[in-house]
Amino acid sequence: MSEKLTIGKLALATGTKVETIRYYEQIGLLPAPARSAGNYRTYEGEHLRRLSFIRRSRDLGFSIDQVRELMGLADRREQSCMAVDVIAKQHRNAITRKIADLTALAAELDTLIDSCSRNTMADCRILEALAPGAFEPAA
Amino acid sequence: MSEKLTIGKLALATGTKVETIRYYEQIGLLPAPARSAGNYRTYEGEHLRRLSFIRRSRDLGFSIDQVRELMGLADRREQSCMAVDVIAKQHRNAITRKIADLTALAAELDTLIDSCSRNTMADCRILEALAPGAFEPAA
DNA sequence: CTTGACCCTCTAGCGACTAGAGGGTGCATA
DNA sequence: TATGCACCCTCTAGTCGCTAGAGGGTCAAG
Repeated sequence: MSEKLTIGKLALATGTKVETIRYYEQIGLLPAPARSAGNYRTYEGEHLRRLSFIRRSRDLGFSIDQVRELMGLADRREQSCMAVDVIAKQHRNAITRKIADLTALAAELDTLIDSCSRNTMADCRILEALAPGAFEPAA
Repeated sequence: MSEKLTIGKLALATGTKVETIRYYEQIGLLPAPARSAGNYRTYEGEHLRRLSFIRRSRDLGFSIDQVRELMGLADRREQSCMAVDVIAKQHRNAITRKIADLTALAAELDTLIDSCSRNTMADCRILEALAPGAFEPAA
């Protein structure tokens, strides 16, 4: 088992960019690791586990603040995980809303696009639809 | 017909914030209007039309750059509006992709949430699922 | 003449990175 | 041993589309 990792190895192992790892350290999401003689960051297995958790949570769309909360909760081993459930459900609801918004948008755009007769700008239905009250060109 | 508008009136008429209008001017999206004796911006009907166009496009999710392109195209009255169609369809496709991504995400989250037995953190399925390889707490 | 709503410019902040300048380190190879 | 190259370091600024605030000036009503 390789326990010590450079930032590049950690990046490779977790599919994160080096700059992003440094950024997570800067905002206090990932604890600062020990440094080598040449001032290189030296990561341990624990960092790998934490960063993997962060990556997976971010991939699932949780915000940085939510990830922070989730990690804080995870460290309280004996407490109820209801709070975790709450965060996950809030996030799920936010996504449901976003899908609804985008679906409505898509429908509006479809109406717009269907109306295009592919003639000149002057009688373009798309541009007309975008102008709520007869758009006049400059000059 | 009221032809002259202060920035506040224009904001009210278009449902845009005053700061946003100034921002649009700054980035060259909305042309800078004439100034009054007291250095107030003085908008005309043309500004109202352009800003309405911008608002509507933005509400439909077009990026600032896309709006810029659309407005540029709209001013070429005699040319084909095929280019407009292309932009609209690109945008429509981007939204389709976003909806697909979010739907996949929602499904993953649902699996996660269903697995929660609402016990302690130590055996929380959500946290387990987030840790791709047994998450160990700090300390 | 004062109050208060409006307007002005300029700057910094949001979230979550990303990119670049300008340098130092570490290791393999000629 | 020199050199080349990949990797690492810090610091700063940029991305997108606004939003918010400081610190002022203008204008119309009472």
